[in-house]
Amino acid sequence: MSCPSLVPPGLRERKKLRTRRAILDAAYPLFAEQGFEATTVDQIAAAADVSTSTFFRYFPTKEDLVFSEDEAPHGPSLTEVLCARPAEEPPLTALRHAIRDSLAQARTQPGALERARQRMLLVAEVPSVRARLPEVMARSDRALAEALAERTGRPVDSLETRVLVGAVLGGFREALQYWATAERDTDVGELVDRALDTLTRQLSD
Amino acid sequence: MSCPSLVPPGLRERKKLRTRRAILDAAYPLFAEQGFEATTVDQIAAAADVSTSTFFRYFPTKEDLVFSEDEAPHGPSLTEVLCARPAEEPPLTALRHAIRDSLAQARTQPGALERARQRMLLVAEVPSVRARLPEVMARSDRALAEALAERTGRPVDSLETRVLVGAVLGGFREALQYWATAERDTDVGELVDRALDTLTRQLSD
DNA sequence: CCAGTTCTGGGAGTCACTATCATTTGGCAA
DNA sequence: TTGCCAAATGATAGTGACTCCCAGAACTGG
Repeated sequence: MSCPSLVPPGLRERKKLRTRRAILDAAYPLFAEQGFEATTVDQIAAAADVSTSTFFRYFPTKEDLVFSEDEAPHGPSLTEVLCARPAEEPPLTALRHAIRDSLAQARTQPGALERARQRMLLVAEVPSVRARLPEVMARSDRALAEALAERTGRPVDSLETRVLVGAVLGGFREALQYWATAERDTDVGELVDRALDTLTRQLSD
Repeated sequence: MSCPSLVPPGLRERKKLRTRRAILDAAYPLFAEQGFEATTVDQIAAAADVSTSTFFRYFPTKEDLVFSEDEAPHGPSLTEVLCARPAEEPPLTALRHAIRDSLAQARTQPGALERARQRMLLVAEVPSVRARLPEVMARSDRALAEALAERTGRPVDSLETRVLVGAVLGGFREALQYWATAERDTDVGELVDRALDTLTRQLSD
């Protein structure tokens, strides 16, 4: 493992970042004008002044444009926050606090939430993008599984842990899509709270 | 709405069923030999003695080969069984009994469970098939949402109902994939029971 | 047997994505 | 500065899923 953040980025790295950003900046206006599906990769590449080959070197699929993290990471990831919670805290409570913290962090970055909402809107509306969601979530999947397994004391790949993770992520995904299609000024935090309440209360018969 | 089951099927209908079956029967051996991804639609069509155009008239995507219902439906659908449960029964209990009933029904058809397991194995192993799962589940999604909404007394498209359905289906999906990759003689019924137990107990902090 | 609908095969075309290779460009040391 | 290596780029050709369209064949009801 190298530590890229400690090495001052050379011209090469800066250029790569610029290209990446150019592609993203070229893509979104096109999506807004003609829709995601009607926009071809060739169009995006042309608008970003790169070749089609280069596009695919930066984004493995067209759908991944939607899931690219903003290059300025919003501080610690959700997983890190989750690990930092006290170990005695029951899983869902820990998750609730971790989400609350991450959300507060995200609010400090102007426009970050609105961008996230736009992305979730694409997820909710474009089938091919929605189809890619499971693969993308597979990463946070693993992380969440490990954090939960530690708290419940069960092995990571046990049926129980996997069901738990699947259920939490499934419910969560619905909540986010609900948010994306709701009124513009709907509060995410409140939605997440209601979603977690539903999981804890409604499910226990 | 027409009632196809009451009209005696003409030659045309029978032929369509035969073509559909021919395509499926041609596809699965090829999948077994060379894998799903390495098998092209052209190969399947050729092996089934139909043109490529005809293939796509029967199956909208190659992935849908995996999700085609067996043409002899195993009696009433899960949704119907669920509706038949007493209305006072709490949602997850009703679901548990409904699944138990459907499962017992499926066991009467020899090989049905093993075929289902094979399909879930493809879901678990082939990314493009897994990607199609959300779209396919969207149908049972609606049905489950309505059945649950009725019991909880909440609107079908409320956040709470959607989160509930997302969580149940998410947990369920994990359980099925676990089953597909588990030892061959693992009992599905027991896995489902454990999954439902996990949902009811573990989630309520 | 005869119309009218429905199903089929074939061909042409689009688009996402892959593989390959020659050219260029940044990084670095002599 | 010069020269060399590694990495990034662009162009080209190809594959495979999927769509559109059209002409002909097959089933249907009368």
